[in-house]
Amino acid sequence: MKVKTSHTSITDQDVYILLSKIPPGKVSTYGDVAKALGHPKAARAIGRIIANNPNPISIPCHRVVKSNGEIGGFAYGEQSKREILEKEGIKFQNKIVENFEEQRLSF
DNA sequence: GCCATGGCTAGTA
DNA sequence: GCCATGGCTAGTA
Repeated sequence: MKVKTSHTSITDQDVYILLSKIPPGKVSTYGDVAKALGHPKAARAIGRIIANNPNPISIPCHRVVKSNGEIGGFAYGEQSKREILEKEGIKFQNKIVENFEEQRLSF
């Protein structure tokens, strides 16, 4: 018989639903998403899940950046990620999101 | 055993 | 720059 475990895995759906709540002009971080799902240490796992994103069209995976405001990865290259974010109103100073803490969404 | 991360320490300037 | 973390995948038996 199976005993209840409290260390539930994060599902792809959990992540995608959360991502869909980030509005244009805002960003979140891998770690913040992890925390919002109750797994404060799972930042890297979140990165992996996002990398598998089956539907980059409707899921705004480009709005997730690193915890220090650096761009983070993107299937079509960091440059492209940056351009999309700039179109949405995010600015950068060298490699960092300008005013990072202000643009950072809290769930 | 990899990795679209993150937090913390050592060691240089 | 090191290493813990968590979900995944390739590759062996």
